[in-house]
Amino acid sequence: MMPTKPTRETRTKARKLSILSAALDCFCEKGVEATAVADIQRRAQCSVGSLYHHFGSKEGVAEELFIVTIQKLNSGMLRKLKRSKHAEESVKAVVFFYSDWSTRNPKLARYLHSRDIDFSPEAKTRLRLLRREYIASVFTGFAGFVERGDMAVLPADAYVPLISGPIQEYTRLWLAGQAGSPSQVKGLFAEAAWNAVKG
Amino acid sequence: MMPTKPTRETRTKARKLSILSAALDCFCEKGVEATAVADIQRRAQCSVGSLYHHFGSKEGVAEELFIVTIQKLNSGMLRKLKRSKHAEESVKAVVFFYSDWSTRNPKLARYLHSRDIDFSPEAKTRLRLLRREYIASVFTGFAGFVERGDMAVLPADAYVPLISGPIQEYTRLWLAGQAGSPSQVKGLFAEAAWNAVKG
Amino acid sequence: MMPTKPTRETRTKARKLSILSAALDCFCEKGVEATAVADIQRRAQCSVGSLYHHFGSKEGVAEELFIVTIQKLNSGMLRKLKRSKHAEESVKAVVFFYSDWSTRNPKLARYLHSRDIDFSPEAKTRLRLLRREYIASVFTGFAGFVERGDMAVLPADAYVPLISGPIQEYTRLWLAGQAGSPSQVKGLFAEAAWNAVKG
Amino acid sequence: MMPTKPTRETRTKARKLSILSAALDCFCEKGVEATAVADIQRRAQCSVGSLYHHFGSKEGVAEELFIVTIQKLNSGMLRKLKRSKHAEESVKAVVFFYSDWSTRNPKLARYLHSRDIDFSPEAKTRLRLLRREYIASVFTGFAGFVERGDMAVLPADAYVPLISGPIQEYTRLWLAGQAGSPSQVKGLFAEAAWNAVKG
DNA sequence: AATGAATGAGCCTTCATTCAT
DNA sequence: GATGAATGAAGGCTCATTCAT
Repeated sequence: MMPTKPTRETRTKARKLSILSAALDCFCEKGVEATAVADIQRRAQCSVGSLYHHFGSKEGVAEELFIVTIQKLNSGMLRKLKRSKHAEESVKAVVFFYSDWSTRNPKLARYLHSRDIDFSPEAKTRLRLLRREYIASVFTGFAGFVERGDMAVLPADAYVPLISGPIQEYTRLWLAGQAGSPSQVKGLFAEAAWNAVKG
Repeated sequence: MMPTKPTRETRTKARKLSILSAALDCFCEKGVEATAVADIQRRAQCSVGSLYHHFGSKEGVAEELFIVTIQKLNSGMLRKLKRSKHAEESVKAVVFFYSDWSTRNPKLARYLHSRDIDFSPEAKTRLRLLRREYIASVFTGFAGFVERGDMAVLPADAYVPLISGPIQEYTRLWLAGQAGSPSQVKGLFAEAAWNAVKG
Repeated sequence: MMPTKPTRETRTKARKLSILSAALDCFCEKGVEATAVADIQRRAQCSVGSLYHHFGSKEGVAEELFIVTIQKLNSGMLRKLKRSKHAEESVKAVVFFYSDWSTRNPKLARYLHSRDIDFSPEAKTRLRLLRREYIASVFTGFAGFVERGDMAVLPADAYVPLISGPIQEYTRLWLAGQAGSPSQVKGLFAEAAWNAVKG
Repeated sequence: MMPTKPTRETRTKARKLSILSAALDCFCEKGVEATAVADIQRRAQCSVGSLYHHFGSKEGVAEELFIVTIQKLNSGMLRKLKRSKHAEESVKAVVFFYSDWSTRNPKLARYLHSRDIDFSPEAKTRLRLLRREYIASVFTGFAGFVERGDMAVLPADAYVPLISGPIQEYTRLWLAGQAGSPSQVKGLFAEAAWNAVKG
């Protein structure tokens, strides 16, 4: 294949991506609130106007970045779960995948742990939908395990904290420099997760 | 006892408390970063100057509030642990106390979950000390259990996430309006915590 | 006549008219200064580039709209005056026509009352010329009346305010929603105008 | 009287007045919309913060200036009307006072003729109230004249345009440099006003 | 003729903090 | 101890206009 002149659409896409990437760096370094539009813009080597043309506002950038990231994490998780046949395999897969994805994408992981993003109502709705879809997809599989007695019958809201809570909390400590790599405890934590929800 | 004229010291104390209380409300409603000094000051019905006279800065207010709160939570937890004789009782007490304290003090719980406070180096040191003292106090007891074989030998960093991770994550969801009261699952989560670390 | 494919010229004309119409709506709703090019462009369903291709600038749109409107108002007024034989008939015709035109074209009337258009030197010259031509045309007729003693001898600048002042002021109030329709008082005001300048 | 040290209140008042005065100059020179906060602030030799401390926003300055000015104009007019005994004297007093006030305060007059101020709902309400009070006060006197048959019975909305319309329109032309001083025609216009509304 | 991405000067406003009274 | 006027750096955002496609 010979290199072809990029189309306008391609360039536009690239520009948006470069802004998102610059924003991620800034957000990780100083936090979303503390990041100025000028910081992102300088890093992405684009003009303020360009940033506003594509994202409408600073929060617009933060929101798109968040949503795109969540989508990637979720779809990766679901792909992995689809390949898991049994309850134990599935539950442990959640812990393993979360640990692996976080260590492979530390910046994105850090960003997902942010608590200071002021999402617009639209973004909130969007996120709630994504979460709902995701939970539904996961539970489709788990429901079968529960019925068959492979997993315990628990309040619906309890599964996620029981399975993911420890590894998430540990990851948070790791990102804050207060604990070792999640990969060192993922086996242990996967075992604990399975013990917490098995039938 | 007849009502006596409040001393100057008493009035000063009351004023400080009213500022801390106003600050807590603001921080919960809009976040620490997004809260302006003027917001607190208006709510506490005091002047800007008065606020600065007592706390030195906005972060000063946030820090004192955080530290006082952590101290209350920790000392309550330690009091409870002191009354627990066995490993299982102790581990479960952690989960129970965290759940109970959070449901009794939702605003303070929400504040402790904030991730956007820009602590001064002094405050950071202060907090690190508090945390160290607290961990030390807790581990003093746990170390005995581990030695006796009542609790498993695990990486030091793993105990807290395994024991508190699920209930913390669940509390976070509850504070965000996305799950029922922690009191409904605390028994279940205490059991899981014990399973995760028992010998 | 069967519908024919519109010529390029026709399409261009239509596009320009649709932009002018969209601009008029915007200017009336938010004022000229407060209207952004993007507002007009969105309303006219054309691209920014297209707007600039046809009008050169935002002020270009405002100016063309203003000039076209003034021309229509003036030529209508002159047509009516040409049909008036006597002084009284003429003076009253001014009041009647202004009232009728304004009630028939409220948006255009409102636009002519704007005071915040930053005309280019060229446009100013253009407008001064138009006004001069118009005044000259009107005065050609009035001068005869004055000479014959049908109208009073007054400072040149006094005629227009005396004749049109009240109906203009009333129209302004009506456009601001603070008075009834001009048609209800035009007879009265025409009479007053005539009394103010008759010989 | 010996010069005393100005109180804080006095200084605050003076600062507010100096800002209003600077704003008036700017608004007259470039229009309200085109005036930047920095323009006012530089001219008043105060900081941005100070301006916002006292007026809340740029529109806040424009509104207070407008309201204060209207109040002065109205109260002056009412004082003058109170001293007029007869209908003719009163009607002519309106024209004379408007002409005199405008020539004595050309900047304020120009400002009142602005059409591009974006008043807040509160300011609009305030202005409507002022206008209502003023109209009521004026009409209290006029109603007696109408009853006695000294003035004609006309639609309520018609009196002001008939009496003030010409002198206002003329003043506008004068302020725009397109006519001589109002004082040259005020006698003539007062006469016309009286003819337009006399019994 | 049409499109819309890109530009960057400039605007309004916020806010933590100081300090004279 | 209390008050609130004053400060000015910094931030988010708008917008007219250009130009390559």
